[in-house]
Amino acid sequence: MHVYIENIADYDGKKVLIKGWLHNKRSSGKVRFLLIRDGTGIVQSVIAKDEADEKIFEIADKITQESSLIITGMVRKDDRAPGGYEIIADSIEVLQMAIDYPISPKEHSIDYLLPLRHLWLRSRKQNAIMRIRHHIIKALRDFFDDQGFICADTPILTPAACEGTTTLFKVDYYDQEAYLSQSGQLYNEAAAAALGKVYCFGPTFRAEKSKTRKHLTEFWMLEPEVAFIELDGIIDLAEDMIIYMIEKVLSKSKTELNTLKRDPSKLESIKKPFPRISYKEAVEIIKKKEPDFKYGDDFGAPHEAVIGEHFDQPVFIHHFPAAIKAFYMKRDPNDESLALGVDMIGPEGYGELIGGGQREDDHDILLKRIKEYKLPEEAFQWFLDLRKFGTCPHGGFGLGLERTIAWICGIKHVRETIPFPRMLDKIYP
RNA sequence: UCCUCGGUAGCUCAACGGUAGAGCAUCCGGCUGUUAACCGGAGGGUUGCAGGUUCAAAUCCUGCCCGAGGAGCCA
Repeated sequence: MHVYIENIADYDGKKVLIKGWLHNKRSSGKVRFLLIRDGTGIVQSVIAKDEADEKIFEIADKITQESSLIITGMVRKDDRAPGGYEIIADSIEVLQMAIDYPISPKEHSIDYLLPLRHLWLRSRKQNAIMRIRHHIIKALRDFFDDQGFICADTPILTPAACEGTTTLFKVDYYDQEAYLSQSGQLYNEAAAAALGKVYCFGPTFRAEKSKTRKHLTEFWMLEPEVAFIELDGIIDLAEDMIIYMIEKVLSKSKTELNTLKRDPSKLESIKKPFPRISYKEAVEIIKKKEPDFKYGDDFGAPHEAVIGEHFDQPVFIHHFPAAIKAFYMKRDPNDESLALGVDMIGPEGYGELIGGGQREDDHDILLKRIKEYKLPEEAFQWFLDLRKFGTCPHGGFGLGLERTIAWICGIKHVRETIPFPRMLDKIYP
């Protein structure tokens, strides 16, 4: 009976069939230990010369790392086995013998591993990260679905810049210029006015010349958008979402966090309510460590780190100077120079994980902003329509998936949080 | 685009002006409970590229190429 390794404990004393690959091999005299992985886990198989068929012992002796195989045998509980269970093999079929697998069970440089990403994914650590990625995605979707949000995905091919500021990837759309989406937000606003509460969750593209551990040129963003909501409600939503997601990861991914040597107490200590400070308060905290920082400057990575360390919790920063925020942000009715935007800075130096806020809902003011920011008015006609036909206070945010995964997993670089990272000048494999 | 660091065996690194070395991987041999197993042996090199200094360059100098980390921008 074909059994997945993650369920092996249910078959103690029974005969099973495992399909997988050879992860590693050890031997001692007349005993061979095969470590077999099938994607769900790793189990040790034991072949002793006296007990096993001569042919099987020969195969166990010759089989190489990452060869594909089918093995049958009795499951036995044994404390000496990694994972607590092992298989006494009585047959081994090698589907294909792998020759010179390039990733040995030793340390390798990132230089070497990145071009081998298609094979690197097989490693224990990468496997754990991908499993956690899956559970994070599922938790985020469940959170919104359970509250009646509708997933209304937005286009990836778009006619113009959403924000007009960041660099876009240009593509040839028949004979027109088109761009890969850098945010679904504008379309989300239309969808929210149709469906009330929506989100989109898909890849997004930024052709920035960014070369840091926090940047990918193709990354996944979850963007909820809600009609009839104001800034405080948006922050509440983001806060509840993060708490829900962390609880799910802690309950579903203990093994994987352990594989990654991620201390779960770092996540268990994340508790509601997260600090909520204004940009002005944030500036005062930053100035204590970086006296050169001036009110009106946008935060750089070191400034985000100062805020993150100061609180040791995710922090919401709101009421930014409007000058450093996007054209569609609603201004504070009490102070025209401030925008009702909010960013969430992650702890442990993971930087900005969430950016969002309340949108401008007045037609004439939005039109004025489009002109001020020198954006092509025609392209935004449909966006202005949303303010002409039943406008309402609304808003939402975008969550950077890979940065969130990096934080949860406690790994430094976002390139390991997506199966096939796309980075500056890097598009292979 | 800028700043910093790096490029030596298949991989990870050492040698820092005087015969280019180790661990792992591979191959051969040994060991009946291994835990990145261990022990013995073997093969494996245009020291990123091009110039220069020197009796002698992996090592010093110049230029170039490639990579990593960071900055700006952002999620």
